[in-house]
Amino acid sequence: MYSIYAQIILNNNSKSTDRIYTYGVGEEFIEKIKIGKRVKVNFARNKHIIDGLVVSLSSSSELENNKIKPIIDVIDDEVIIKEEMIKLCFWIRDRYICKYSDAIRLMIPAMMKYENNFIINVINSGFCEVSLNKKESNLFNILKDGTINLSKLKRLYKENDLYNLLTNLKDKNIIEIINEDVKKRGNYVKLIDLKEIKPIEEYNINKTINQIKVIEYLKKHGKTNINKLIRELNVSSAIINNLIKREILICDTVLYEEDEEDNIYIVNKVYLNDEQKNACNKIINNDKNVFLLHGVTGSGKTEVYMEVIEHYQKKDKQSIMLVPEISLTAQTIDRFKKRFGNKIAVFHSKLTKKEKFIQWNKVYNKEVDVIVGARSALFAPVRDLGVIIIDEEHEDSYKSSTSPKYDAIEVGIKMSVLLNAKLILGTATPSINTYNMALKGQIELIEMKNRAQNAVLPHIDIVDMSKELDKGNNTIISEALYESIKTSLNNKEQVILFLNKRGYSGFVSCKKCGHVSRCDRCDVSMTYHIRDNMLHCHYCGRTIKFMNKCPSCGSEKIEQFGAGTQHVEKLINHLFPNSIIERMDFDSMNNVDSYNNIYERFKNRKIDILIGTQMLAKGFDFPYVTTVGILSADAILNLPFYNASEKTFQLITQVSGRAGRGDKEGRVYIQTYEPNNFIINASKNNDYHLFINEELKLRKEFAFPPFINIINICTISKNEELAKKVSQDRYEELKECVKDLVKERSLLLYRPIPHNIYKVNNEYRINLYVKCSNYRMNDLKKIIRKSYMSNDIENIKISININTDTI
DNA sequence: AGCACGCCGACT
DNA sequence: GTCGGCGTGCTC
Repeated sequence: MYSIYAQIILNNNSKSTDRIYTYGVGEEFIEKIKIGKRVKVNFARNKHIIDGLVVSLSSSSELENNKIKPIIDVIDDEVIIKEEMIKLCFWIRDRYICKYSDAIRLMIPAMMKYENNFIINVINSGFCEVSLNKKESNLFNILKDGTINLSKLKRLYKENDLYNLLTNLKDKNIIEIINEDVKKRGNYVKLIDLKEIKPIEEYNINKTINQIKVIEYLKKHGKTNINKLIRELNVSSAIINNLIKREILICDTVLYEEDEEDNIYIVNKVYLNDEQKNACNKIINNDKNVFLLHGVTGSGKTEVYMEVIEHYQKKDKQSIMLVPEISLTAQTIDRFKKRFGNKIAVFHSKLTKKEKFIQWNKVYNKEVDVIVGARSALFAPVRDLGVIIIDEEHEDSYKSSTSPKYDAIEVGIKMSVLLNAKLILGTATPSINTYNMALKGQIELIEMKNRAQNAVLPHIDIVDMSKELDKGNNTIISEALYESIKTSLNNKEQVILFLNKRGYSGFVSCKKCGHVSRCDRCDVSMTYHIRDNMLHCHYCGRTIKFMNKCPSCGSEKIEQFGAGTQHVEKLINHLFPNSIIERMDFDSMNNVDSYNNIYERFKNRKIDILIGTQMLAKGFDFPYVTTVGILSADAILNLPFYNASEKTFQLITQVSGRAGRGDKEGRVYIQTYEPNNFIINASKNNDYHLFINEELKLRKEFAFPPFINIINICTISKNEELAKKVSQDRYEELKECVKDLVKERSLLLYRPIPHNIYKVNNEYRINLYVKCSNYRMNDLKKIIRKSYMSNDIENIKISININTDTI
């Protein structure tokens, strides 16, 4: 019998242990145990020691007492995940059909992984009284060289009885296992200083150039971070270590400190116009928690964000600012630094584990008021949350592509309820989902209709590319666009050309009349498969025979779509040999520096023509851009995804917003084979309401979100036959379980079909789509969890996606 | 990952 | 009636 029981989620990766376990809390831990701390426990009949997270505490348990084991230790001194965030984990598990541990992992930095923090010391290498068996002495031979941490030991000793043996050795008093103070780890930094200051001649060294450099620097600047010293003086750490050894320098290891240059604090407050002021007041004073800030490009949304953040900063609350990964550049961060000084923490995917941990700690210790980052910054350990801002909320990067495949907007909404915080979703082109919530009154709509600096919207032209073909122009640059580029270059102005690289998707279009085959059940374009010479629907699996003639006009000019950026670059080089051309896409952008480099050069007008993908649509605010070309609007429009129209509208609007930001009028050319297409025309006229009404009608008619849920279950394996077998077996099983739901027409189950890109990284992927009414989602989720999430299958990965089809 | 348990077939 | 081989599912 225990007086307190702890409900625990184990930190392992197995589907079969994805449940809540109960452990007894011994008297010695009653003070220390808290919800949201991690504990160390025995598991599987004492075969393993693992850590787990306490998710609730109780004074009784329904389990038989002999089944309940005691916890071994409480790892954390302080709560690391607060109770509301544990509730959020439960919600995430349920909403995205993942494991508890998947959800919890989002909130704990990788650096804090418990096992990394164990260190093992030999305390009695004589062990005269005790005897070791063969395995124990094998392990001891690895350990006897001194201190080692557990993760390193795991690499050296791969047998799975490691935990057993360690426990044995510990019981025999040969080793000790110490848990390093987790929160302090990784936070230490070495400060270097001179032991005594005296003229350079008096130092008893060879006085190499580098040694003198270091000494002179320290004389001038005093105590300096070792990393900074190495960086600024371009010396190796050996030089410094050598000087330490000779007792000329001293080394202090202290808790991490800010570099002083991070402490610049410039108040850069702008006065808000009436529209901006109204938006702020509404957000702060309205009873609702969630707001859609729909403001045209250039309406000054960022100023509104900052004002609201500052309001909560004064109330001693922290705020989270999410931006798309791609715009998380030095420019964005600078803007926030200028307003909030060193009171910001930055999270992005380029940070190392250690750097992430440092940022995590800054938030945890309340050293910062503003957290800026990509979607994962949502899970920063905020103490008292004021507002979450999701900028450019329509961006795909808010939907996670790794499990759990959460949508930062949905999670943000849930957090705003759990933590009673505000959430602002800002964009010029709201996603269908978000706008629909505003229409239904679930979230509050705020509109900003004017550009802050009174700049005019650009002139937009739709260019019919089939007419170009008639004129004998076979290239991807139309005559009109060519002329405009020439004019811009003559006036020493700049040009941006957009190309959707992912247009290489296998849809087939007629170059004469623009006809594209679409699935009449799903209203998405069908993709061509060379294997069977058929057109396939990506959702329902329907196939039709591919004809070499256009079914609409009979022309034989029917072909697969897609031209890469490299191809375009070559063509542009040929057409405008005297201009400076740069390409910016994921191939040429392997790091943040190359992005910043091109950004700077373009800003300083060292580049005339910039060619690239969507990544150019963000944060490129340059007054000298007067020509913008969307080379093939069809490439996005006809992607085989139900949200292709939405993405096209957003892209055209965002891209057009790049032109004419200064006092010069901008010209935008949208090249297409379907000049009468509704979406293209709606975006040309900047008519969001027309577009959304039409799109909502179609979504309803063809049963797509937000009217219905679309669940994608992907079976992945390196073994093709296995992938086929498992996906088919599970499909049959699922079919049996949902037959009642199908009968009552609240569910549609499609057959498993190969993923559009069937083989990636040597893995074969087979998709299964299910459409389900909101009303029956809970039943369906239970069934899916049982079939796909209760046991691991060897060599099979299962990936589940809820309403997150992305382009 | 490994162990208990239970189902079923073979054999005393 | 009993032994054991193998597959399934649980581990607090």
